[in-house]
Amino acid sequence: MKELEGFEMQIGEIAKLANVNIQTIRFYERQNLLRPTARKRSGYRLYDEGSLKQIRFIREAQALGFTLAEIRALMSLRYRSASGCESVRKKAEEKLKSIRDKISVLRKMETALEKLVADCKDRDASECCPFLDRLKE
Amino acid sequence: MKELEGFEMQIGEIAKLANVNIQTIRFYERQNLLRPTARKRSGYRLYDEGSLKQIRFIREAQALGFTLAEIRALMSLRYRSASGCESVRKKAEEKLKSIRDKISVLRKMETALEKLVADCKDRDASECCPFLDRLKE
DNA sequence: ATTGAGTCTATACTTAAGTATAGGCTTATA
DNA sequence: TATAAGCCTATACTTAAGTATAGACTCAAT
Repeated sequence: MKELEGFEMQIGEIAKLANVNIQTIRFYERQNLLRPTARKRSGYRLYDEGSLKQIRFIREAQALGFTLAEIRALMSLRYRSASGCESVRKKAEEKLKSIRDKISVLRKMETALEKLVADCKDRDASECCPFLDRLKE
Repeated sequence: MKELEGFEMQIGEIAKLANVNIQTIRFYERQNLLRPTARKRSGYRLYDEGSLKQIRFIREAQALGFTLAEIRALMSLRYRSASGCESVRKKAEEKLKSIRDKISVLRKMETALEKLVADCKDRDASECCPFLDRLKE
């Protein structure tokens, strides 16, 4: 832990590590999703390990269908809000519900695809797979 | 079942049932995601129950972060491909993997949020919740 | 001191996924 | 039969989320 303490990098490096475009990072900043931990006197942005985690979190959440606005809300839960614990908890519970809904839909898809794959394996290359309608029932 | 057999509706009705814009349905058609089951001689599009399921499937998949291109690929798995069972199975297994990945990320988020909510409940409105960093570890 | 890579801001362009509008048929109903 | 509501195509506009470019500053290495 000590070794990472105070570790700083500039935008080009973090962009490479997170595998996103430099412009994207600046874009996230304009969207209030990610602030550099500091700036040099020259104006150069500086980031740390935590920034990297944040970027990765943003990308993963996006891949799960959350919009940047939703992600902003999700991330803001990390901070004790002025309005107190109750409001944070309520928001968290909302998010929890939407996450659980997503999981449940994905599980249905998973089941349907598993069935498809299994059936494909059974009937050795005959008239294969007229379904996947189980996706929505 | 018999009652629904041959049931047809036109674009306005299905749009209402699926709760999407009429334009969106025509857009999906241009994107080869959804063909009307038939057309009247006048050119009016006709849809059935299956179309409705398809639209709902598209919207759910989108909410889970799949692009229309991915959804097109997913849906095409329903049909026996010329290239045979093997290729369908391979594609299905790829999709299965991406679905499982999504589920696993969502589960991490779920756990983190559960912890947040639980902690909020414990410490009765004190200095609440300086984390959720468990989201990415 | 200079030069090249990295960064800055500001602005403009792009792509995916819709959404709206215009001008013209179709169809049920008064 | 006319009139409004629904549909058609084609085209243009919008929004979210980037991505690129221009012109200027910074920094490390020669």
